[in-house]
Amino acid sequence: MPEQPVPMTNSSDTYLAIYAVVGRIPSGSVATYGQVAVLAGLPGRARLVGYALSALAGRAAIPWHRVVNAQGRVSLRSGGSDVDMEQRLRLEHEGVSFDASGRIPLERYLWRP
DNA sequence: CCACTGACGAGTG
DNA sequence: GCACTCGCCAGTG
Repeated sequence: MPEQPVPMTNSSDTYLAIYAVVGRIPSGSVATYGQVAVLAGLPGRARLVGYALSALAGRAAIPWHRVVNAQGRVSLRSGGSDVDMEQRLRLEHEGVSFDASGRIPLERYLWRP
């Protein structure tokens, strides 16, 4: 059957591509927004990755907590949300450690597909 | 249509 | 390491 109903029609193909990449990040590793953008075929659109993840609001079965910024830090959301703390706890629970500056040594934990 | 905002990144000083 | 600028693009009013 050449045609199939698209699940989650409320998301664009761009978002689906981003979610697909994030879903491949293995436990114990992290990826940067820019890296996810490139792997999703959207070089230079790192901002869209963050935008797409914010749309999830941590409700979907996607390891959103494994995505950090290029500095290896957990990006703070607006509104003083406490979700950033949950993200750090989840990562530490997976074996990802932070240094004294609250950063993750990317040379050690960055996902290399 | 325009202005502004937002889980970002790379470059510059 | 820090502050600032520009580029990117979807969503909102």
